[in-house]
Amino acid sequence: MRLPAFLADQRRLRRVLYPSSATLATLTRLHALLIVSSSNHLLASLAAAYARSGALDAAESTLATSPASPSSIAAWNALLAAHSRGGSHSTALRVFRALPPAARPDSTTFTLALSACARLGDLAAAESIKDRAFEAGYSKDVFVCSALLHLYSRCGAMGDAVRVFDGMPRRDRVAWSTMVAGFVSAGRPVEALGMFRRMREDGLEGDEVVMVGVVQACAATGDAQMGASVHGYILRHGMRMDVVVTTSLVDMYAKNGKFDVARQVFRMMPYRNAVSWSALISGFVQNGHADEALDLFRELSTSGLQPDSGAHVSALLACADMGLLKLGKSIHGFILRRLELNCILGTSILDMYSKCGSLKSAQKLFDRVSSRDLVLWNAMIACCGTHGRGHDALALFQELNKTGINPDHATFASLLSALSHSGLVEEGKFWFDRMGKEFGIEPAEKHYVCIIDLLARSGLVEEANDLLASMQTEPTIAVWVALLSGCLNNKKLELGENIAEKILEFQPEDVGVLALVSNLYAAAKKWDKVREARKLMKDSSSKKVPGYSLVEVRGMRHMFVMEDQSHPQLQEILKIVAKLDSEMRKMGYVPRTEFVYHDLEEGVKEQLLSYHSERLAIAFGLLNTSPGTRLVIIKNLRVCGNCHDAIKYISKIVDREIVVRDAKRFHHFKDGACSCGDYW
DNA sequence: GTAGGGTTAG
Repeated sequence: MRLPAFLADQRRLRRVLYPSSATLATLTRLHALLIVSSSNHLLASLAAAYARSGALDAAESTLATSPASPSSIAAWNALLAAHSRGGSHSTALRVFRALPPAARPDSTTFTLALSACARLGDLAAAESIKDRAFEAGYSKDVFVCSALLHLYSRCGAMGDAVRVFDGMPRRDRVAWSTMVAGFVSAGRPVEALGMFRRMREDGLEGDEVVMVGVVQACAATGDAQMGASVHGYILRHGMRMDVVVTTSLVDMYAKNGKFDVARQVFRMMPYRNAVSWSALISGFVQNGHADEALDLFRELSTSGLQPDSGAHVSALLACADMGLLKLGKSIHGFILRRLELNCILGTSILDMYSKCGSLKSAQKLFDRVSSRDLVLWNAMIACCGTHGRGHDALALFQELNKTGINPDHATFASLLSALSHSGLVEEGKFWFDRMGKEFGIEPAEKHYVCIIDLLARSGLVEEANDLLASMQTEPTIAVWVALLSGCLNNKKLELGENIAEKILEFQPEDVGVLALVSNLYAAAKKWDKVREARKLMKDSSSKKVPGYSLVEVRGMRHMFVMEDQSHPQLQEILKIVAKLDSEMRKMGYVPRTEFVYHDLEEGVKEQLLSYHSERLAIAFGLLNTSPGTRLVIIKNLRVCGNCHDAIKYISKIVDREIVVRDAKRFHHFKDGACSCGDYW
């Protein structure tokens, strides 16, 4: 059949098929005519027009039902591009795989397909596409190579990215910026900065996109000065200060602790969105300013902008930090009403419950999330571990293995730490052995710390020592400390003395570490060494972080510092402390004054112990909550052995559950016993 | 017609 006259008029037709002028109805009418006329070339153009106007199914079926023509690959490309614009990367890949053999993919096709793989993080799928692209002669194509760079960067294969990059005959700004961003996300910010330098030596200056990566690199190195000079570079080059560039600057300044500058840049933004707020909020949380972070979060909530998931994550982190269970709960409720519960939010909520001492709520949340990713599993395993549930952690780990998700280094760190806290030696040895052999994860420093701690504490000091000697990398102080405390507990004093020497070579300033060394020398009756260690403790204690305890009462946070006299209820608190003290003594409590590292009279030492911040916080909690209420105390340092004893007695006297989170883990005290079984 | 950018969880 002959084409209708207007269809033969190519100029007119092109106007119709051009995206802005064609309505879907026009395209559909045309479609009918073209089918009858069986003009494959025009059908392809029509399909492209369909794709551009969002009618992707129509585009695909048009292409699939008409024979391939020289122009059909452009139409297929338009369809692929439309899918990736819409974020449907797996559909894009499906379309790519379903290409009819006659439609020969070109540079654009491969670029789009590889880009889809990159977004999906699907290295395996990309590999065969790359082979086909290279066979078709596109191995030096700037676009194909850039897509490959992006792919490898996103999948953490920077070695491959570098190989492709080095093989490129010509590198444009996109290629450089992909490398900069790649090194940043691989956690190699110094190399990212090196890339930027090389780029400039190559004669190219940065644009807005490149600079975002460079600013991120400055944020990651913590080099505030470099960050400021990069900021200057951006201003000097007259770049557009769009919301992304400015947000990255806010983030960089906040991460580097330059809160005033971060605030200033933030306040001067002509337009900010939820991400800009989140950047500032998370900067505060990460630097230990949870209070300010929550203030900002409240300000965001009343600013008219809807806080997004990122802002909620930071707010939850702040709650977790300070043990604000009530606020955390209400944020959880808000998320359920207003946002979709994704894995990141779920993990943040779980972690908040865990850190606020509410193991049950954490478990409940974990059970409610239907599609769990590895991070969520890891968080739950870690939660069991810190709450002293080694067996539960192991059971979860085994359940995880049945899902087909592969555990990673963090999974094993949490698992081994859980097993170590619960003293599960056989299980610990078993899984430490398997992690490399069966799961291909080479044990790192943190894994060694757990397993050596576990072995040494369980009396297998020689075995722990052998394992330490077999380490591929130079052991850090943490490994030695784990071994030393095992030596002390199991009276392996000769070995312990050698290790104590080793530890002193690190010139530790941590009072806990020095106390351990001193106690070991005392056990070995090396009194001059004891004096030496005590002197180091005295010198370093001036630099020591002061210990404090937090307790939440009716949604309000209260902070106690040792010997703090400023609290309005101080007299009542001290009365309770004294009353408990005398009752405890009747039950057999003996203050362990060896935990006071000052030369004082015994009586003074005893009194000092009873004024430890956790004791004050507990007394305050008892004073202001009704019987039966659970008390959750958050301590920034580790609970001392004496307080641990004392709280066991207190939990029996007052018939309350008392939960203490210290710098390492949780202790659930009830009926005169602790969940850690005094094994910590 | 195609490639690169900000916050956030263990």
